[in-house]
Amino acid sequence: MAPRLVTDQQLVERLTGLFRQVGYEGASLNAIAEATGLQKSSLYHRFPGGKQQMAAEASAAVLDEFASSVLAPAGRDDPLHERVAAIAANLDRFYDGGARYCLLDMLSVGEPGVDAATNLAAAAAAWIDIFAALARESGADAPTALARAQDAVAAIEGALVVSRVTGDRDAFTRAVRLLPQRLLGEAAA
Amino acid sequence: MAPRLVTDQQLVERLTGLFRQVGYEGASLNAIAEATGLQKSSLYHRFPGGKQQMAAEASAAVLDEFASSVLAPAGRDDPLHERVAAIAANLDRFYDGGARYCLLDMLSVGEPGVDAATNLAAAAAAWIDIFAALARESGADAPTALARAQDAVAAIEGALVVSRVTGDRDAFTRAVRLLPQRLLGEAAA
DNA sequence: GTCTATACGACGATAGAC
DNA sequence: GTCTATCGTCGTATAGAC
Repeated sequence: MAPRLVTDQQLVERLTGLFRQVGYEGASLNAIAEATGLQKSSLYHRFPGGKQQMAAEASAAVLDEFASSVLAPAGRDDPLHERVAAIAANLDRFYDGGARYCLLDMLSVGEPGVDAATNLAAAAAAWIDIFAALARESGADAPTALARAQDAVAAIEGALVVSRVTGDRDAFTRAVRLLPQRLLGEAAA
Repeated sequence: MAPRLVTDQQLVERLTGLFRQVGYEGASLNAIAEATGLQKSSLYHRFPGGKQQMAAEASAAVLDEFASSVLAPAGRDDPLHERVAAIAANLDRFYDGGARYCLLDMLSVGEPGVDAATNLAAAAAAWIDIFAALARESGADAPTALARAQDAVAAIEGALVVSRVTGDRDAFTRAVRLLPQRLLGEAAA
């Protein structure tokens, strides 16, 4: 076997970057080949399932990366408000202050296949679950915590849409800044 | 000239419906022909600018329809809280309880052309402006009103994304219900 | 104004050499 | 494992008859 010119990790990273920018249908195989540095046939060797498998693995990788590089502080030993503040800072970095789009949104239009759709739904559910657990720690009951978590995620996602359409990133910056009180209630103000 | 089989209004309505469902790239000309009841070449007779013109006119029409069928109560003589409640009810109907997607989101991925992008940006700005005016009526100063308006729009848009990805429409229902206090502050609770 | 028929490029995907 | 070359299909867009 010839050596791999691009590692699996690099490959999936570049895929997620492209899908996030232009969505599923916007990422043609020619564009994917250029972004990854591999020819189309090499891509089919690495992903026999074709473009849908690429989307599925990209979405799975983002699920992992989001959990480890954004949500990880949720499980630490620090005080509650510090953990939420750390997550807010991570969100700002992950979405580059609102300049980057969210794969949940970009990859859920078109026909990315059931595997990718399942991964996206799982990623959203995991995100909401972790937020809900934080809300419960602040004293909220289960239904209230779930509602706060969904609303907090929606505030981020909606701010990204508004930023994309209007070009004004203030909404995103504010969404990140308001995360603590959205999640923990007035106690965090 | 032969009689028009489909009026301009019907044509644009069917276009907006399709674009909202499947986005710009997902709406192939074959799909558009089927949705509108016209053949592809007839569509090019009505829209010489091709698919991008279809997207531009569809976005312009939605801007109008949204203003007249959702935001119209903002300018009425009723008490502030009644107008906001009417808008909330209109939003729930316009988005069919979260089952319909938003053209701002669906049409802003892909290459719909500058005209459509301009219309979408204008629609978002108009929506935010009207919300901001309502917030000011409640006593908020200008920057606070703008922030509340952006956040309220983002809450709706984000809830629609969350609903689309997870299949759970509770987030949207709550976003509509919470609109008054998001816009008017605690006074509306 | 609408239609059938078609041009032509880009698409996702595959074959086979190295 | 990666490459060049190619397949068949579908994409947007046009031509020309009625």
